[in-house]
Amino acid sequence: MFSKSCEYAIKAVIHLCIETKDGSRLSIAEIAEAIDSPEPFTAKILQTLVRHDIISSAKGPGGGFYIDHHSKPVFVIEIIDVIDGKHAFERCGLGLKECNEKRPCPIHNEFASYSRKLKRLLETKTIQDLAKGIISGKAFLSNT
Amino acid sequence: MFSKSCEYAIKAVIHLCIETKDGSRLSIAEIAEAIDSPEPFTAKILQTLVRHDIISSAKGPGGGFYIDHHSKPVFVIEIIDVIDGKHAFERCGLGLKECNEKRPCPIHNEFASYSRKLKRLLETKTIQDLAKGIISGKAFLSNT
DNA sequence: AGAATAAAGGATGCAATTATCCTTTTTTAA
DNA sequence: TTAAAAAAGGATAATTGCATCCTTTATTCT
Ligand code: FES
Ligand code: FES
Repeated sequence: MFSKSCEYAIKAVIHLCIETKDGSRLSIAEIAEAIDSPEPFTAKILQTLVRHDIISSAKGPGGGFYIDHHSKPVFVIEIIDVIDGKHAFERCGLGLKECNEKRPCPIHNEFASYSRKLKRLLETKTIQDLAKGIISGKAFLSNT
Repeated sequence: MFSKSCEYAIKAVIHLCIETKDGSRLSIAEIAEAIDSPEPFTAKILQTLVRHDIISSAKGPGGGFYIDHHSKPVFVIEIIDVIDGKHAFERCGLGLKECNEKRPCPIHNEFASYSRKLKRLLETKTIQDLAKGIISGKAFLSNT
């Protein structure tokens, strides 16, 4: 469904959303630990998210990553767009070069209906929404 | 969503279903051409499908691949199980080691509901159903 | 029987994704 | 003003999925 990078990205932003509400910062190591991801690889992904203004970072002692809670909420789709690229949802389920109504594959109708709904969901859900599940103890970012 | 192998497999079986209704056979080259896939790679996939009795093959002159139209219809999920493995639908959307209700990720509920529906669809749709779309000219197996 | 045809199978190559390493830059604090 | 902390960035490595090649085996036809 999503690339590994994208999975880590979503989890990282959820974690940051929860842990940096108070203005504190988290290091790469702390984030990687929490979301059970390889540290240097996670670093790359965080860099990308910073470059696209989805999260913020500060260098030096006491620095780290955080999300600015005065700015507007982050829609899950924004992260997907940045990491996996827009068009992630416009691909044919059977791998035709392009998915379109004019020349669709045999599963296009059913398939496109599902992926449209899923996309709609990710366009309306925010990271802040997902964070609630973690805070309430009903959802988790790792399982071992 | 599916692996490339699986996409080729589904398209190949649909094509065979249509073109070998009359008892004729198709060579690897003919199939690869029709579904726009790399020939040797397609050969491997077809071999796997034969080993799992989803399609049949005959060696030697006049030989090739075909599907036996006296046997029962092929559900799309059967191909997915054989190529991508069962459990293809049991993976966590955010990459947790396992997707379960006890310790779900934050998107589990919405996500699992969609993938359950999609799985249900693929469990009930047959290749023969999908072939109808091609025969009626409403759907296609390649687009260039 | 021999030649040609076509799939089966094993070994290998290639490329993208995933992951790691190392150096540089920025910032803080002693 | 030096040392330490921490992210940024560039280069490199490992893994996996995708793809190809080549030899073998089975079948058909002459
Ligand atoms: S053409 Fe295949 S999903 Fe749209
Ligand atoms: S735990 Fe993530 S989808 Fe079920």
